[in-house]
Amino acid sequence: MAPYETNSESHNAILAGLSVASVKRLSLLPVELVVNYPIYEASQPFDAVYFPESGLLSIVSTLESGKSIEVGTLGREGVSPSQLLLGARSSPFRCFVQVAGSGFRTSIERFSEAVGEDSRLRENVLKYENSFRIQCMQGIACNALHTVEQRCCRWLLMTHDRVGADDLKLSHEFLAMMLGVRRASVTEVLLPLQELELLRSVRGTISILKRKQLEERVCECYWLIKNCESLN
Amino acid sequence: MAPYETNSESHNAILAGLSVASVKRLSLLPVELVVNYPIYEASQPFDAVYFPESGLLSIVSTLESGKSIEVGTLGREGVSPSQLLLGARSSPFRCFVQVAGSGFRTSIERFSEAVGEDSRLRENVLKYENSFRIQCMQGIACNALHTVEQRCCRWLLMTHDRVGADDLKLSHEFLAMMLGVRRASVTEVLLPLQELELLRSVRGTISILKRKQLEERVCECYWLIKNCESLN
DNA sequence: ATCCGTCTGTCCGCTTCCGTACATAAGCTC
DNA sequence: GAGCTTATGTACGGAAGCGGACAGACGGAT
Repeated sequence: MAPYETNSESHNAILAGLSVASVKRLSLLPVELVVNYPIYEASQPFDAVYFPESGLLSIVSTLESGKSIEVGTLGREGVSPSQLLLGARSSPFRCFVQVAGSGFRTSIERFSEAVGEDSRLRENVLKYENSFRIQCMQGIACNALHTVEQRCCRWLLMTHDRVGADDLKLSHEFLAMMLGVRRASVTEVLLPLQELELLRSVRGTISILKRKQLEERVCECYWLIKNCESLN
Repeated sequence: MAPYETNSESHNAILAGLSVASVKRLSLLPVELVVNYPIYEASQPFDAVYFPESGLLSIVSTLESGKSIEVGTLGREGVSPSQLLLGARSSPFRCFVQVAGSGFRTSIERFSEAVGEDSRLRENVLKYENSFRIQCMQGIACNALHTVEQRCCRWLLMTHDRVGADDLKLSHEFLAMMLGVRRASVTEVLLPLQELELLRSVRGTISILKRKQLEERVCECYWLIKNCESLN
């Protein structure tokens, strides 16, 4: 495929507002984001920059016990690793593709250069950093104070927002890892929701059926994060 | 007091490496940071920028239930509100002085100007943003997976590091709010530690007695965050 | 010295969630 | 379609922490 040269069609929020020249400078290459593809590994130097247009990336922390838990997530609203702009060259966490999609890639060098020269791009990334920061901070509160059901709804709704499709390819096992709970807890939480036909969950696929009613069960954290995203 | 003009004596990590001219440009005024003094209120425009040299600031999220929980903390390693550099002009959270100390203050305008002109200052703030970001992300994992005892030890050790004094003026009630748990849970966690003489807790003051042994009880999150701070 | 507000220790029943285990079911391979 | 692997449903005892309450203790104010 030819490098991406115009911005007219980009669904990535950071690229969306840029001039054609700005986008050109980034030498973007289209990439398929296939499930489990690693964006960066914990403590390894970053080696490329990704702008998702669809799909979802997860950032996870792995503890000594071997348990992993999601500590951040991003889709077409962001870029990864955005902390390049903060001077970071690696992260203690791992980032990988969680829901398949596509997007663009460029090198660390191109990105760093472009960010230095293009104030619009820099501002977009910084603003995105700010929403990410808020998302993390509210996540701290959420994990301490809300039930598994609430957090599970939040996760599903946030993912639904970003993926744009009603069918999410994920197992209970996987969702449990994201939330930092038992696999059985996820099953137990999803069953009643399935009874009520708010969603359907069959062998690796969770389908969102009645979003409105899921929204009634989600904790306020979902709305706070959503509002802060739209402000920026 | 006269405005602060040299950097030789600053204990604030962001100011520490700056040239005299850079510091001058910030027009810093010395401030006492008295307990409960608000740095910014939730959803209100920021009105000044603070560089702590001692003491501790807390950022808290208040939920609909009325419960509050700490979602971030900073001391002399940082500046608040650092997210100015990310384009934010307010925050959904509240920030206030939790442990008394002192530092410097400047206006939003001076800070923004200085950050635009002085790349060293900007880099310092961005690097600080990155450690703060890591602190938040690991906090998500910690709150989901670790016990109240572990989190309590982490909080005490982090505070001890920043405050530099063994006596911390805080009630169980207050610490409970920070951790997002019941007051009684804090009492229950501190009692055995007091039995072992790792600390002493009397009426509004917690004294760290045997740091080393508290370190044995803290979760890995403490070390991860600490390492990432020193890398930057 | 007394009063009063705050802080701490303690308790009880309850909920949530954990660790673990096992059984069934659904899809994949041969 | 037999056999395997993976996903889901279910169960049980137990731990952690909650909500709420109460009593004693401390210290500042009068």
